[in-house]
Amino acid sequence: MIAKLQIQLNSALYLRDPQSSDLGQKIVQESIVLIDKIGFESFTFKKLSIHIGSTEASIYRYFENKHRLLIYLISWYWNYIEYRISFETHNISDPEERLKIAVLMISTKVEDDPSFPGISESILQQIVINESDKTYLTKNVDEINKEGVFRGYKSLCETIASYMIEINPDFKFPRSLTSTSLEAAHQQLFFAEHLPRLSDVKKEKDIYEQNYQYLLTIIFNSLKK
Amino acid sequence: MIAKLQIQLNSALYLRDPQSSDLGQKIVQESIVLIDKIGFESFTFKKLSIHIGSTEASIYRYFENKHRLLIYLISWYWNYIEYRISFETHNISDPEERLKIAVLMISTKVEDDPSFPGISESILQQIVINESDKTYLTKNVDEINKEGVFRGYKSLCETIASYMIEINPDFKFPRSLTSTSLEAAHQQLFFAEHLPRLSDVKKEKDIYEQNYQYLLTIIFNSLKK
DNA sequence: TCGTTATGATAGTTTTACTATTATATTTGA
DNA sequence: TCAAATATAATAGTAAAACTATCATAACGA
Repeated sequence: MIAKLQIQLNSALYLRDPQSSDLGQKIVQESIVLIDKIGFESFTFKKLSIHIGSTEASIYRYFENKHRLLIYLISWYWNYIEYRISFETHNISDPEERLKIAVLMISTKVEDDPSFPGISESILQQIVINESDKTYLTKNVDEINKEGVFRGYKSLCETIASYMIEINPDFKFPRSLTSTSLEAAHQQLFFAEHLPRLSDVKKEKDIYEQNYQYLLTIIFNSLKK
Repeated sequence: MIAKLQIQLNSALYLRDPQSSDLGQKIVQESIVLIDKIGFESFTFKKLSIHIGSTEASIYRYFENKHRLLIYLISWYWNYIEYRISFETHNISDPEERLKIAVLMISTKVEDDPSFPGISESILQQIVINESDKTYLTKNVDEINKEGVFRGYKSLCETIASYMIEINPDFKFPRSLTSTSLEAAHQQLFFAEHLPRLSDVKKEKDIYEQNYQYLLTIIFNSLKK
């Protein structure tokens, strides 16, 4: 039997918990599909409401605005990735091994996970690639940061950085290298697809394997004593 | 006497060349100020037209929309940085030295340059930090890329990657490491300011020097044979 | 000076990003 | 089981954003 799990998110992310009702779950599920399809800029609550057969006003009862919904989705994703890393690194004592697993989790393809029915992790990964930076690249970043909406991302960063510190306690930039790696992981996939001259990850071969090897290279070389 | 220079940009970036008229120059100069002040999302041609005492319709004669104007500004910046790198590395034969200079140019504070009057390079750097990713993180990236609007960024990437190849011809990821470094250079400054737990660059000390040291560390360690 | 071109003034359209109100359906708990 | 609370749907409305169109006038160049 597959365990029924739930990713618990900061309540500042929503007005009404979307996991608590049918409509809420539908909003989350279908917003993933629609944002991936038309892009975040063209995405509106009006379009989503038509898509799910509801109304704009109903969606506004769950999320303050579409930016908050995006933060919710991205936050869900990073929480999910952290859960997977903690699961896969369980009982592994060697920090290098743990770091390799984490790098694998952040750089390669994410498949839909039956433990979380309704939410498509694979489409969510595409949204992270294309839209995640828009969560924090906004004028009111300090204001919303105070509400704790970026806790998931920070926590993941902290976890991976802690492996680096275990490997080399003298390394001066564990958090920076982690955030750079997290960002590079989706950036390189984006560049490989759309701006290939900015990357050595080539579309012809297995882009995820190349992405993984690239990140391993820069991370483990940087950590060498 | 200070030379009068001009950054020549791809004509796909504008409808009418803003460098060719007073109004055009005003649009560019003041859009830098206004975008920095209120952020790209809140920035509109209406607001800019009031700010410069002109009309919305007049601005639309220079730029198709505000996204194109942003690409124009960011493009101008990268062309400027590449010009500076080529200037500063002139006559330096050691590729490691050249790479260090390039890293310095992309990671530290940019000061206003009297060779380009009217344009504030220092404010432009802030816009690059806060808004530059929005130039390509858009659904129509492939379409606009075909018009060559990202040529400046690609060219800079190519230049820096070529130094890496000179230093270590066996290194597998020179373009990826360059684009990662270019992105990290402004990302770390953003994180230091707004999301400090994602970075080891600390606001108390000289953030630009720390940023420079961080990039030197990951780049030169990655390039070691 | 005549014709071209740039700018300004004004008006109008569609869409977005909301807010408000009322009606109806559903749930819950006394 | 029935009343009360709550959720959702239906509808309407507003201000601003993102344009497009037209016409008058100013400036400029040959």
